[in-house]
Order: sequence, then C-alpha cells, then structure tokens
Amino acid sequence: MPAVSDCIEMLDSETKAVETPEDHAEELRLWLRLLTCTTLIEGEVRGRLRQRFDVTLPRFDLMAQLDKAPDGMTLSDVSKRMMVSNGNVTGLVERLVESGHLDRRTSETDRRVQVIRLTKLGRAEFRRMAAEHETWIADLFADLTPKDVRELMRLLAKTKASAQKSAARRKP
Amino acid sequence: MPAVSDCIEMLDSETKAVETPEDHAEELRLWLRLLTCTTLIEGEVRGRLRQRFDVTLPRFDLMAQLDKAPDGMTLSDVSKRMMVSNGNVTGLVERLVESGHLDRRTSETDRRVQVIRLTKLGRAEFRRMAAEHETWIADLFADLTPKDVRELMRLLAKTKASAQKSAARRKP
DNA sequence: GAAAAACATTTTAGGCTTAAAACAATTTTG
DNA sequence: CAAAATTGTTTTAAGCCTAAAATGTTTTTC
Repeated sequence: MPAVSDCIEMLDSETKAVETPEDHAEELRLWLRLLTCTTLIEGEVRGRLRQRFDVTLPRFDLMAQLDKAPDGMTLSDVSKRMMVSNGNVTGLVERLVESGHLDRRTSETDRRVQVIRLTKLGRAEFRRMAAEHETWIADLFADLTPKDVRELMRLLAKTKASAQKSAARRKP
Repeated sequence: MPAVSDCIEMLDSETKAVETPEDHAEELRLWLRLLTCTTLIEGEVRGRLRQRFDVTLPRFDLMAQLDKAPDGMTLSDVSKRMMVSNGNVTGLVERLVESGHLDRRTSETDRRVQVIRLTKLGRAEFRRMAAEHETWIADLFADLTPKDVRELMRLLAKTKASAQKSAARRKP
C-alpha cells in the first residue's frame, strides 16, 4: 500500500481511490535481479560450451530436449518446450541435421508433421557435453545450501504460475 | 552427498573417493526453472512493448540505463551494465540515434570515448513506457506476497554472488 | 462432400547477438 | 620519449530470434 504522503492527491471528493499510482518498485527490482542472475549464468554456460565443445547454447538446448524424448518430437513440441518461435526451430534443426546430429523425417500419419530425433552421433556428443555441463551448473550454484535450493525452487514455481496466469489474462 | 548406493563403485582399495560422479540434478532443475521464469516474463514484456509502443525490448533496456544517468554514459558503461557485447551496443545506439531518441558525442577529454544521452524525446517516451511497464511487472508477480518478494530477492542475491564467484574462478 | 477453419511448418524481413579481429587513442613501461 | 600494453569502439561473419505472411495438410462444419 502507498504511504499516506503519497496518497494525498489520490483522494477525490468522495474519499475513494481515483487514479492510484501504486508503488511497484520492489517487484521491478525483483524482476531486474532475476534477469541479472539468468543473464549471468546463461553467458557463463554459453562461453564454456563454446570453448570446450565449440557448440552454441541453442543447439545444446535443442539436443537436451531431444535426449529426453527417445521416440523423437515434432517441431511444434520443441518450439513449445523451448519457448521459442516456430521459425527459429526450423533453422536450428536445419543446421543440426546438416552437421549430422539430428535426423528429420515426415510423419507417416500426418504429412504436415516433421519428427526429429538425435542421431547416434548426436546422442553421444550430447551426453558427453551434458555430463560436464551439470558440473558447471553445480559450481555456479555452489554457495547455495540445499535448503536455499529447495526454497528457490518453491518460490520460482510460484513465480512461474503467477506469470502464466498474468499472461493468460492478456490473451484469452 | 551421494546416497550410499550410488557410492559403491567410487570406493577404491583405500576407501577414498576416486572419481565421484556426484548428483547435481537439483541444481540443474533449479537452473532450468530459473530460465523458464525469465524466458516467460521476458517474452511477455517483449510482446507488450511491441504491441503498445512498437518498441523492442533491447531498445527499452538501453533507454532504461540512460534514464538513470542524466549526465550520459559511455558505450562501455552501457555494455557492462546490460551485460551484452560491445558490438551489440554499437548497433543498438546507431538505431536509437537515427530515430531521435539518443544523442551521441565524442568525449572532450578522451577521443576514444563516445558519450550517449537520452534526448528530450527519448526521455519523454521512455518515461511514458516505463510507467506502464511497471504495472505489467507488478501484474506478472501479483501472486507473490511481500514476504515472497523479499525472500526471492535475498536468495537471488546469494545466487548472483555465487555465480559471479564461479565465473571469476574460471577467468582470473 | 465441399467450404471453412485449424494446424504444422517454412519463408520473409528485419533486428539482435556474439566472438574475434581491426582500428584508433591513451597510458604504461623500459 | 619511443615501444608496448591497454582501453574504447567499430567492423565482420555467422548465427539466433521474432512476428507475420505464405504454403501445404488435415479436420471440422454446414
């Protein structure tokens, strides 16, 4: 709630809130801090992936999705999971097929659908990278106690739900 | 610490840890959740900025930095604050100067340095956007209690410090 | 069953982003 | 003071990313 001194001009003749310029500075600061953390970690991971394996982060992320789906995924699935645009996935897949990491085929039952899978090479390379990647993440979060981790997980779950609700409010 | 059952093969003849494939699945899950939250909110803000003001998020972010610095900033300053590459800022500034939102001049005392400022137009437009932007953020975080916000701030501060330490360990 | 709607993907146009190399100016060092 | 190192910016080459329009396919609806 705004401080009294900030509310003087928001009282009209009927003593009801009119235009309430509420203070949301805390939420804004929280958002900036969240963004800073993510950018920091993402940049670090990106650099290490490039240096150690000469691979980009988006390529790694896409392979991570496919590693969890032995039977393959459609491009739409990947697009939703990665929260990126369809066109983005098209290009990413193109390059990964080209380099021999992915296999792409048209679905038997629905000729609109493209199913992609990791190739043997793709899976092997991903597993090798993922093992090291996990140690980087552990190191980046090293100063958090197990309790911190649990608490962050809980609060971020709540944040995600809140944001999804807000996003849904806008586009029904 | 790994569960006993996971440690059988890590004990050598001298009962000392050899290769300890420790379990960091929790940290990994935390990182993915952090990334999901940020991507979700960032996408939402990006879309609203475009729809309401026909402006991109990077442009908005750059203007936000300059709004806090009435005396202007150098490109390097901006690059560090925004945690993006130098070349990125060059292009961004070019377009914002072109559209009349920024003023760019070479420093009097050091001819390497470019100082940029918001123009009157740039400041006015930014303030107008920022006011609305703040309400979006408030809405996206609406389900968090003030206590949640405080707690998240604390844990993210700890996360940031941890990640910075880890990053510094790599490049001394 | 033909028209309309929905769906999956690709294409397009433009902007963002990075790492690395190049360039220019200043500061440090022998 | 001149050579070397550092600093601030731009350029380059390649890839990432988005929104919107276009294309081809399947499902729904009348």
